[in-house]
Amino acid sequence: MKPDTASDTSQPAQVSDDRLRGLLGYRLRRASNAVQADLAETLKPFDLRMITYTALVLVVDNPGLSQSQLAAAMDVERPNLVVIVDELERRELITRDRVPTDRRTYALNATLAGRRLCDQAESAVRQHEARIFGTLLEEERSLLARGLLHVIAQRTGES
Amino acid sequence: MKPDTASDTSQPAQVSDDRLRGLLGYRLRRASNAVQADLAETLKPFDLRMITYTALVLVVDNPGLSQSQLAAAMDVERPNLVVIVDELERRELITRDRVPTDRRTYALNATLAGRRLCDQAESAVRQHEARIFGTLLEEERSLLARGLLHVIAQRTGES
DNA sequence: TATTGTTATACTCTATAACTATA
DNA sequence: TATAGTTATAGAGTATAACAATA
Repeated sequence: MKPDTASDTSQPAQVSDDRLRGLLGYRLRRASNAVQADLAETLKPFDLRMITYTALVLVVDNPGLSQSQLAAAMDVERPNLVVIVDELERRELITRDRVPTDRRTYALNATLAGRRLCDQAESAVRQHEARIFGTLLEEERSLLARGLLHVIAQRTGES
Repeated sequence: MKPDTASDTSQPAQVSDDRLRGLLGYRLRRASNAVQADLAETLKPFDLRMITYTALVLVVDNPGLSQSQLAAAMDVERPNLVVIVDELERRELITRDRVPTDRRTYALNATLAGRRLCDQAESAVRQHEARIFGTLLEEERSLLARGLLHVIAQRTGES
C-alpha cells in the first residue's frame, strides 16, 4: 500500500521521541528498567536474580511460610515459583520442611548459609540504592517515594 | 539439608514484605508494573501493544526513518524490530519504502490510517495518564517527573 | 469438593549468530 | 570490509490446564 502522503525517503538526522518523553508512564518505565538493570548487576556476584533475591528475603523474614503464601506475596503463579524454590533449595539456602498438621504444604525456612547470603546481598543492595537514589535530597527522595506509592494505589492489587 | 535453627513449621498469619517495601527500587518496579498493566488495557481496543504503539508514534513523528534508527530509538535489537514492523505494515498502518540512494535501507512512513489510529490511541493514552497521575498535585507530578529523570540519568544510556 | 505442590506446555519478550543484498 | 534487514534460535519470564496427594 502506498502511503497517503508523499513518501519521505530521507532519514531524519535525529530521531525525536518528544511525544513519548512527555508521558510520565514512559519515564517511569525507563527509570524502572535502569534500576532493575543496575540491581541485576549488583546481585550477580551472589548468583542471585531479582526474583530469587526477593524469594530469599521473604523466606528469611517469614520463617515457615508455605509456597502458596510466598507465591501470593511475590505475585507469581504457583507453577513458576516451584523452580525458584527448587533452585534455592538445591543451593541449600532454604529448606522445604514437611508440616505435620497438613501434609500437603511445605514450610520454607532459610538455612544459616541462606541468611548469610541474604545479609551480604542486602548490604550490596543498600549500596546500589545509595548509588542511584543517594544523590537526591532527602526531601526529593521522600516525595518520589510518596508519588510512587500514590501511583501504585491507583491500581489496587498490582505487583 | 536440615536448617541451622529449629525449623519453623507453622505458617505466618501475615507475610511481611517490609524489607522489600523499604527499597525505592522495589516501589519503582511496582509502580511501573501497575502503569504498564493499565496502559496495556488502554491500548487493547486499538489492537496495539506498548511496543507497537511506541513504534507507531516514532514513525508518525519521524517520517522516513530507517529500521535501524527505529530500533536504536526504542532500544530494541534489530531482529526483534522486524516482526513489529511486519505487523504494522501488514495492518497497513505504515509502509516500507525503498530508498533510491541506498537500496539496503527502508524508509518507514505512516499511512493515513496509521496516523489516525495513532491519534485515537494518543487520546486514550492521555486519559490513562490523567487517570493515574491526574490525582497528584501539579507540583507533586513535576517533582515525580524530575526524580525519575534523575534516576534515569544515574544509569546513562538505559532504556 | 477444595487445596498444595507439581508437571507439561505455550506465549511473550529479549538476545545472539549467521545469512543476503547492498554499499 | 562494513552496514541494513532478515532468519533461525535460544533463553528468560509468565500464564493456564491438569494431575497426585492430602484435607
